[in-house]
Amino acid sequence: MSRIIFFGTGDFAVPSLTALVKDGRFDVLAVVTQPDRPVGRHATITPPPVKVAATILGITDVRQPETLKDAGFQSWIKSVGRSCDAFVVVSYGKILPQWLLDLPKEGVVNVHGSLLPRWRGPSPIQAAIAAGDAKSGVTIMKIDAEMDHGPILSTVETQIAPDETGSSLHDRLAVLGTEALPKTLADFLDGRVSPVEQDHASATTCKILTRDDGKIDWTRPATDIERLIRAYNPWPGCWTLVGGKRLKIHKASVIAGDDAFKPGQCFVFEKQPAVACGEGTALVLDEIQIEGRASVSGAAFVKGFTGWEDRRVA
RNA sequence: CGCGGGAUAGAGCAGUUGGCAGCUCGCCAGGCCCAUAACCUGGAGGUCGCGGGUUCGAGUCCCGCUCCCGCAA
Repeated sequence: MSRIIFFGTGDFAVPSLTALVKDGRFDVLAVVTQPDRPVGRHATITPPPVKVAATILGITDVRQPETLKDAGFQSWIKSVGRSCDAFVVVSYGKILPQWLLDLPKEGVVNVHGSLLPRWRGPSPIQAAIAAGDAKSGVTIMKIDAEMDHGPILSTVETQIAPDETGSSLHDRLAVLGTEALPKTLADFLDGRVSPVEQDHASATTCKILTRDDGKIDWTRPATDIERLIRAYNPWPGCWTLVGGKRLKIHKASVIAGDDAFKPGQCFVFEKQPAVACGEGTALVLDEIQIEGRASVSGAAFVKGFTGWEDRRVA
């Protein structure tokens, strides 16, 4: 059996870890994941999903170094790492330094949620939907010194559906990675697959997202805004300001607009709230949530929110 | 105990200095129309989140509790 150590933290990594453990060809010696963090409104200390999964899978050696520079962690990984065939990194959340990449015999393998070299960086799934890409997928690659830059071992493609959200694509890609990872890793370690250099000239990158990135610019065309709403659902979410309050927009539909309305102008379309966007387009708000209240349908929102018409959002 | 908003009819909301529980939509019955996600008439539907307290009287004021949510992390 090939000896590996798994580095991972988020939900995206859980199916991959599960697949490797259950495959039978790999001995997952240990799991390295982020420390338990405060989560939610009451800042409850919560273990990362990978730690929970590792426990369920019966992996007893789970390491959660605050920093990879931690002396105890370093001495452990340096002694065990050299006896490993490979490390596998999925949604770990830290950049691995070169000395660590050099430890295992065959290097470090990564699962990335895009068709590299398109969308290098920390938000590839959102980026693909927001850009209106026809397809996305998972790339399994060897990690090198630069971000998502290493040679490719295998790729799995999938079409992006017209109603695809960041959430749905995230979940689908996590499973796609699951199906490809054990075979690709085994083939690589057995020498049946060789890494292929990326086409660096056609690379695109995406950035780390914050809540502010979800603030809607109503001067953009409705098509772009609608994609952004799907891409950023559920994280970081799209929102706007109405009457000084934050209005989250979970789901919207593009309609033909009215040139008489300036971008940001609110109106009612077939009993649903709508907002004028750029280039004479408009957006019907299907599922929205005002600050402090639960999420409701647009039609329901308009019934209780007096004066939606004649307002402007910003 | 990080900051803040909320719980009122099936849905979404309003409710002023405490004084008969309201609005829009939906629902039921009837009417009108070539027609309607249109219009008209009538009707049903609430233990105002839960538990205490103040008061002649509490949706409203005070105390405690439960649940939902925005920000922050």
